[in-house]
Amino acid sequence: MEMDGISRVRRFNRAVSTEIGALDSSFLGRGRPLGEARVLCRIGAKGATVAAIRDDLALDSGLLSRLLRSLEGQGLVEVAPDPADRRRRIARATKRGLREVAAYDRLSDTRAAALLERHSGRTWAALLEAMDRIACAVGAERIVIDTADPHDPDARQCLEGYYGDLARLFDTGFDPAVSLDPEPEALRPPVGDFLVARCDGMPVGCCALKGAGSAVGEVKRLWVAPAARGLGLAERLMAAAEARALGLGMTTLRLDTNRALTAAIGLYRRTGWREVPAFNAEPYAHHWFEKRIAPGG
Amino acid sequence: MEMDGISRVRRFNRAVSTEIGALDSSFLGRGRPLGEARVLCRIGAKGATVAAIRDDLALDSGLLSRLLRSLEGQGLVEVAPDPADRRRRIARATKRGLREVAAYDRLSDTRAAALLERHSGRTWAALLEAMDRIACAVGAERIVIDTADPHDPDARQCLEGYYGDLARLFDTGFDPAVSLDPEPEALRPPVGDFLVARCDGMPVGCCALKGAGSAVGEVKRLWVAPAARGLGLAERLMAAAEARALGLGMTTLRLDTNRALTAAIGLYRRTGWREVPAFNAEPYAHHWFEKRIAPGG
DNA sequence: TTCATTGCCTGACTAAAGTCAGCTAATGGA
DNA sequence: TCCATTAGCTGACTTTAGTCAGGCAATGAA
Repeated sequence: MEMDGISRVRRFNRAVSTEIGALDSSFLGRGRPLGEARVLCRIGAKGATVAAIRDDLALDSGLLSRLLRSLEGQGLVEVAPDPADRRRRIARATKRGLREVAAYDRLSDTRAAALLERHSGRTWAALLEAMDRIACAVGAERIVIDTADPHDPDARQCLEGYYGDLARLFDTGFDPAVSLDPEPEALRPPVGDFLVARCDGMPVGCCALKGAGSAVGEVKRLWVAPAARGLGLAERLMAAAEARALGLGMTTLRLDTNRALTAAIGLYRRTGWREVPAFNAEPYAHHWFEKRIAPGG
Repeated sequence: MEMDGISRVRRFNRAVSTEIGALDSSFLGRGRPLGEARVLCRIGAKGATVAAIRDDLALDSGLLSRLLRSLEGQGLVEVAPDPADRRRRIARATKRGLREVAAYDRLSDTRAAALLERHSGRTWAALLEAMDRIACAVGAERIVIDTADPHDPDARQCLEGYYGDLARLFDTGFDPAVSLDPEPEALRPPVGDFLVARCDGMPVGCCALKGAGSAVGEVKRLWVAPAARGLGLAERLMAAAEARALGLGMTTLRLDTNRALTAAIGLYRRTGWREVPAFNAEPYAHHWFEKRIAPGG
């Protein structure tokens, strides 16, 4: 059997649907029908409006209503009108409800751990990487870019990935101590910013904007996680950084880069950046770029 | 959110279950309840005993019975006693049934293609690779090793992977024309054999046994697909090759290998192979090994 | 103030899925 | 030959899921 893309997808489907079924079966096993369990977990600790639950779980209005009544009857959920619009109603888990949600959570964790345990040492990392890649590909349209503090754990995780990549790619290796490392203050509002891209909560890329309170800013630390490459995320991060730079009052952006980062260099050239003479003494840089971003510039 | 293994698995689960749901929804959309469609597809072109269907789909005996009656009523399936044991009954698809199965198949193909289409060029290969890895990890216990002809398409696919790996790994590159390439006849019974490992139908590894009709055989072309590495498949292939060698009347096995293949060399040393002086003039070889396999040897 | 709209609920269904006890026929060993 | 076992079937259920037509109260624009 020659395996083309389609049969490989279908084989994947077949293989995973059993696994997924097992993971989802954590929604059973507490003596509650699937529908109720799903609604309860969707409400979770934060609560949710009835409409939000209906949309997320694709439930009929009447059916959801009944499921909520049943959960109320079990003392797991309380539904109250939204003070902002008293037609709308907000469902919240009670103390007991929260305990149930936590129990479901533990069940899911156990199943996930069991899946991992079946795969000893060596395979783990590769397996998780493959899972990340698929989750990113499937959830590509859900990737969101947000401002974050450069010391935020997600930002740190991205930076670790970034430094790791540089150390691997640069023919000289990479030592952050040797590089021109910007002060964290330069990467925070009001002078600069730090953007993190997340896919379903997992950090998958970053881009820093270094400012000095002037009209010239600098783009630093553009990075995309291996699992999220090929989805056009670098472009999106750069576009977000430019938009943010405008918001911070910058009119010109600069950046420096190493010759090993060919994909990034290609991106810069493609998106309106102009190569310029060195504007700093960054020891790892071989190319310097500039882009005027002010509207009508 | 720091992502540990468990949350990554759960995130993967969440991401894929939607996708899988969409792929599985091909079981709907032909105006037949899910249960019937699943049973019909399980019967497929080959037919199946009632017990096998029951086990595979985890259906209650009574429920399955009713589903079969309904499918019979629609003229899609015929159930007849198994001549070998007339208590047991075998369900087979009728002509119309086969057409229906084919239609479901096309639906699945379409969904799979749609999934791939959403991911343009660059991502495809990486995505499929990730899918293969997960399917292999999940289906590891279903990997089977069979005899195949060295010209069989699956065998060829493995050999392409093998040559590709060698070309990448050897510091000299690799040209099959320069290497001592055994005649296909030497890799076929009654003197030799060619083993292919498959996971749910996908070729994931191979191992050749070159014979000359004497008591000394040679192990060649041990290869495991990247997606199936870390699952202990190389060990299994070597063990299968040894067993097959005994069956072909060999008492001693030899092999040569390149110094770049450190994992393979480690495996040989671990499993009772003894390094010996060069026994051939293979230009790509740096190490030669030998193992006595005759029982009590 | 009127009135269409929105958001959710209830009642009255149907369909699908799942459960369980008891039945019959075939099998194979004592 | 007897009889325990196996394989599957049937009838008589219950539960879960899903649908749809109203209904009522809150809302907000005319």
